[in-house]
Amino acid sequence: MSKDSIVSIGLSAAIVAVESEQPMVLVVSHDGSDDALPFGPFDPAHHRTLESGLRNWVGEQTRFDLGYTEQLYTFGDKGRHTPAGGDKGHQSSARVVSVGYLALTRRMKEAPETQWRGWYNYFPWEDWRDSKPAMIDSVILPALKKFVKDAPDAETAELRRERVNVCFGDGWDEERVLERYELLYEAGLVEEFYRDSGQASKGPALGTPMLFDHRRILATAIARLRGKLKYRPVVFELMAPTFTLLELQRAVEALAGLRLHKQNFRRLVAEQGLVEGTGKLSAPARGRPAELFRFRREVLRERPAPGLRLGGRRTRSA
Amino acid sequence: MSKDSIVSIGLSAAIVAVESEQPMVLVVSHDGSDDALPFGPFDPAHHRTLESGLRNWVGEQTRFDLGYTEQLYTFGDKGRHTPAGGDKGHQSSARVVSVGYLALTRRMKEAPETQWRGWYNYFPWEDWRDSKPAMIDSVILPALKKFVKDAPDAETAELRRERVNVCFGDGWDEERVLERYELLYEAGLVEEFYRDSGQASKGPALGTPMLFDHRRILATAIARLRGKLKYRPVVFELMAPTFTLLELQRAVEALAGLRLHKQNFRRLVAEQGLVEGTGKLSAPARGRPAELFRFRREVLRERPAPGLRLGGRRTRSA
DNA sequence: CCAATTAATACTCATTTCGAGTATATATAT
DNA sequence: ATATATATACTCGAAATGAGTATTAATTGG
Repeated sequence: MSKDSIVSIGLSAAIVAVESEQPMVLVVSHDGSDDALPFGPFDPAHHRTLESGLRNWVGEQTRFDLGYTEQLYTFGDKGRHTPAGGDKGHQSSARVVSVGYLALTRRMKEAPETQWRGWYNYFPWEDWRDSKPAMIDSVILPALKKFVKDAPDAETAELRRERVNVCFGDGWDEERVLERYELLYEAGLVEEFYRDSGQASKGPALGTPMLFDHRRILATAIARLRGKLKYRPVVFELMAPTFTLLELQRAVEALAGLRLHKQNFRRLVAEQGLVEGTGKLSAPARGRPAELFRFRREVLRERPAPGLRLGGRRTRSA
Repeated sequence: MSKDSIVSIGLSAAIVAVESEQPMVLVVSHDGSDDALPFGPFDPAHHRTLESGLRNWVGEQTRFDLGYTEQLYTFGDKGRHTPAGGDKGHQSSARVVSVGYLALTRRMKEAPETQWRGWYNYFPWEDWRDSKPAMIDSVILPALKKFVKDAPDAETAELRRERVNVCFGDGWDEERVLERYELLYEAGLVEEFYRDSGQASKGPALGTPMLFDHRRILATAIARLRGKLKYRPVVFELMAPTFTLLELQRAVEALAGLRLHKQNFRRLVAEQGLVEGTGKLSAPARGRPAELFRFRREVLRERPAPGLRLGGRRTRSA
């Protein structure tokens, strides 16, 4: 019963912040290799929990102290962590199981070797704030149509058709980030697919690729965050201590990749009692200054599920 | 950078079925030891993904083929898998990280050494179908009040007070199963707390204990399933191919631990197009036979988030 | 002081969804 | 027929949603 299975555990973190209306993620990028999420091994001898291990080496490596963190998913796929091409820095014999985390912060300091990049660099099809990204109709859907057609049998074709419809059909569900990425991966529309399978790349490679399965972990992080937004006041982890309501709205929009209806957004925030005014005003370059608000921590006790159920998607810009 | 961290991965599965209005979970119980979820090691040499490893040995051990499965969480806490008392069957040197899964099935066959038990045996405070469980007012709340009072400092006390309120205060949120279990654990109201910390048990030990951290995994499973119910048609994984609408309602009620309003439940099911009638009728012992329905798989394509957002909690029984 | 700029508010309004209820009709076993 | 169950029909008010239109307010730059 206890045939022992030795693997090593890797911890990866999608550390997220929002700056000037862009959701940013902290990546490690040395020399010419792909961007990576900060990652490192879990050392069971020194840490009582996975999360404390994470906090510890993230602190060391990126000089960050994480605020809110959340475990995302544990990936153990052979071939997606250790690509066919061979890897450096890991024993090729030991299998790596990677546990992904989401962390939110408002600190933007950069450590050596790391930099902040907008997450839509990796997922350009996920930003619908200005309009539906043109690449969906011009590139993605035609390629996916071909993917459906190339299915080995009718049953697979039907399955693929459904997935294409759910992921990119009408009725955009901003939470299905991972499903969409996985579909694009399987359809050979992202570079990682060719890298992992050792095939020659053909056709368009969408978005900026990442090391190992890090883009998948980031997709999981975005999906989780977009979902959580609606029933937990997590945005505030990303805001300065005080902020204007419009800044708050812009942050939510940035994360969700959608435009919201201003009046309704405020009605919601007000009704939920998520914020309280500080009599102070913002100091804009031009125009009327807005009042500065702060997060009301008390709501956590008062309401069962305080969040910003978005929904009010506007067709045109704000 | 690659100081190697050797651990072994354990896979545990909460395999759930519903039988005669009780949610059941498959447990392994030999001799006098605590009930355990089926669990086993992940063998990286033989399996490409964690999930295929899980399906494989669950198949071997329990002769079950899992249908729907979902990863829950990865626990790596020292001390909660390998209790102070020492354990058998695992090298005490290797740290075990356990990945929990939820699996749904309608098959009720039992393999040797395993048996189906109602999950409310482990969480008696979670079943509100008949009425608010008396133990909450008579045992839990008084004990938690003491837990708040015994806090080392005022700040901790305030934190605890909030948690007690969120978990057991008015406004029952059926999804907070894990939060409640963790609170009871920390407050020393479940046996596992004493076992893990090596202290002498004192006070009431609520519910049936389980091996290792299996009750925590089961709590996670219940929470996840209760949540998922609302936006994905997962109940049908637990139903026979055909069923009456009342049977469906009873299954949802069993899982959610709540009573629902019959007319509204039907309105919902009908509106969502989740089921379709087969002209056939059920054969009850007495009384009017009900029509048999089947799940309309097509909704998965049609609607973005088909589920049974419950809510219609009735105060008294059906 | 005036125009331009930007934000904040005030209200409206129709549509859905929710939660809870009352009242009936229907099928079967005995 | 009666008891036992189930299935439907409707109603009704309260709340939440989604999308507007129209006004008001505070600054900066002339």
